[in-house]
Amino acid sequence: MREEDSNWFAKWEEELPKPEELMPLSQTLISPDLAIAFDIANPTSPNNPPNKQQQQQTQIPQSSQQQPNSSAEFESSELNGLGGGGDEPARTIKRPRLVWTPQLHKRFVDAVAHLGIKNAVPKTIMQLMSVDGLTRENVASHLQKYRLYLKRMQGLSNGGSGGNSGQSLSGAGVDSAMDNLFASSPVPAHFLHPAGRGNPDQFLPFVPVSSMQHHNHHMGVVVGHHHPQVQQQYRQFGSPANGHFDHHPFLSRQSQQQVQRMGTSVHNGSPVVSPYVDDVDSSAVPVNGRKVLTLFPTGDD
DNA sequence: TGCATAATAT
DNA sequence: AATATTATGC
Repeated sequence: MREEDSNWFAKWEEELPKPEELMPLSQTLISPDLAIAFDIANPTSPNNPPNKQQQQQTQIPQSSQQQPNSSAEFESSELNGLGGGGDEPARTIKRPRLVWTPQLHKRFVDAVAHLGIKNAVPKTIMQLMSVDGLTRENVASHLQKYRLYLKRMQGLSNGGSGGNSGQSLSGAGVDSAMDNLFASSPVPAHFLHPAGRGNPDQFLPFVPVSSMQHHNHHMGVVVGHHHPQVQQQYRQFGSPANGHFDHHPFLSRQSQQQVQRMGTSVHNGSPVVSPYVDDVDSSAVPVNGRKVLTLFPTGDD
C-alpha cells in the first residue's frame, strides 16, 4: 500500500468543491413562477413512479477528473409532460429509502459517541439524532452496518500499524465501499476498543439531549411524514455546513415541482454539487487546545 | 435489539 | 448482471 492509498481520501476531499462554489442547493434552477410562465414542466409531477429514487451520493472518483469542463449545462430536463396522470397513491406508499449522507452519518456517529456504545441502541441513537423522519429501523439498519465496519477496523487495526486507512486492502474486504461513507466521519477512538476493561465506554460526561434538541434542526430526511400526499423521497440536505442549515428545500406539499435534482447529473467532468460538505461542525481537532468535541451542528445557537 | 436475508437502486 | 445500500422479518 502506498501512501496514495492513505491519502486518497484527503485528495478527494480537497478536490471537492467548496461550499461557495457549489450551487446553492436550495436554489432552484428556475423559479416556479418562471417555470410556469414558460409553461414548462408541470410540476405536479406526479411522475414519481415507485422506482427510481433519487440519489445524491457523489461518486467517488479515484482518478478524479477535474477538468473544468464546461458542460455545465443542464439538460433542460426532462420535463416530460407526463400525460397527466396525476394521481398518486397517496397512501400505502412506502417510504423511500433513506440515504445516509455523510452529514447524516456524522450525526449518527456523534450520537453514538455521546451515548457511549453501551447505550447506543437504535432507539436512543435515533432520539439523540433527532432528525425528522428518521426511524428506528433506519438507525438500526445503519447501526448494524456501522458495527460491522467497526469490527472490521478493529480486526485490522489489531495488528496493523496505527494508520489504518483501510482503503486499499483489497481482497480482505476491508472496505465495502460504504466505508467511504463511514470514513467520512471520524470514528471516535473508543469505538475501536470497547474492551475497556473496567472502563465502560461512555466517557461522555453527559450530553444533555436538550443540547441537541435545539430546534429539531433542519436535517433533512423529510420523509413525508405528516400526510401522505406526494411521496417525496428522502431529501438530502446540503446546506453549507458552515453556517447553519436552513430552509428545507423540500416541498412539503404542492408548489414544488420536481425539486431541483441537481446532484446527479454529474456528467463526466462536472462534479456538480456534492452534498459532501461535512465536518465543520464537530471538528474533532484533537490538537492543542481547541475544543475537542463539539456537539452536533447546532452551531447556530 | 441484533442479525440474516430480501428488496431496491444504480 | 452485478454490486451496493437500505428495509424487513424473526
